Amino acid sequence: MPELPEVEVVRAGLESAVTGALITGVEVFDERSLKRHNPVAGAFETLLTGERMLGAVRRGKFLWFPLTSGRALVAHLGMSGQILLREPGTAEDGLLRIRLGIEHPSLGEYWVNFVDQRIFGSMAVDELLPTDDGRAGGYSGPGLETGWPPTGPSASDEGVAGRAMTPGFADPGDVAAGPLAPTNEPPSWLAAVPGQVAHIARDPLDPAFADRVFFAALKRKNTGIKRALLDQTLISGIGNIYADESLWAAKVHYLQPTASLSRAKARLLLAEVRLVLTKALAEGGTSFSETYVNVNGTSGYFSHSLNAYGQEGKPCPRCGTLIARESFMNRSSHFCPHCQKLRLSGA
DNA sequence: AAACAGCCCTGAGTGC
DNA sequence: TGCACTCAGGGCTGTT
Repeated sequence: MPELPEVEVVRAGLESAVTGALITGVEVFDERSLKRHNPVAGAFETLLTGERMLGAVRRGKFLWFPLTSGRALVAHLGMSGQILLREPGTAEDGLLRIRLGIEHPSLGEYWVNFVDQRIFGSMAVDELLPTDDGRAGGYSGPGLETGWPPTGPSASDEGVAGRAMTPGFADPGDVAAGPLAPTNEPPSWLAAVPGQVAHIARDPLDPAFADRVFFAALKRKNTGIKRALLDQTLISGIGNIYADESLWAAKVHYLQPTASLSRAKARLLLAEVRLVLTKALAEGGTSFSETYVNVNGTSGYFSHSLNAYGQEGKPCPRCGTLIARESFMNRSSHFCPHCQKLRLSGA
């Protein structure tokens, strides 16, 4: 299923094509894909048609596309969602739930197809609310956030005019007059987040992620560490796969009580989370082309080098002990019984 | 208040 | 061959 790295691949693949693009038509083929859309403010189709998209933003596994209206098109891929950029007229299979017709000033007309087999994903139009800390609501591309990626160069002094451009695409600031006109001020939608995403914590690759707040939450909580890693209100972007991989890397048992983790162990775990996500991001980042986004979470993550997830019965790459699998939270936990021992007195 | 079980959803895979 | 069953799990809702 798409977790942070896979969703970021989708975001990056869509960024250039949707930024500055006009939404010319909306077709909803399955109303169940609108389960997170509140119709009180207006119908999904009405709130989108005629709007221009100003960027592509991601926090954790949530995506959104700020609109000229001050609202945003919000997308969550759930288990099986895909957002595909297609030439108009392209045949899609029966799993197509929503289609947007868009017109980009320099790239021309496209279809944005929301395909979702299990309908755990959704699209919605939602209000954009200012962030509590005044910082960017999520990641929206190089140059629009300080210190992203964490090891990369800072572009904060260059402002929006100095943002890096994706090769092959025009500067969106040139094609969309008004809101995207070159300026030294960040766009108004930058320090904002959709209402339905506001309760989601920042992800660990977000430079505004507060390590100390996360560690404090671990000390305060009365639960297991994997449950905490999957709790999107504590830390976002982590799903079952990368939770198992991070815990394996940090040699922590998935049921280890969060409060029992030493600060050093918690720091190590968070570092491993970032490493696992960054590695996966680097691998997934090459799987899309400039004009054609074809994201397949399943084939994507299976190509990653997994040490624990899905490795039941195979030898642990570190010690050779056979990887175990246990049922947990309606899903599976994969771990090395030797490397990841449950420690009831300190960790 | 916090923790957690249950629910949604469907194609692929398995066993009989 | 066909049918019933199991599995995959993110995020929301309801219960304790």
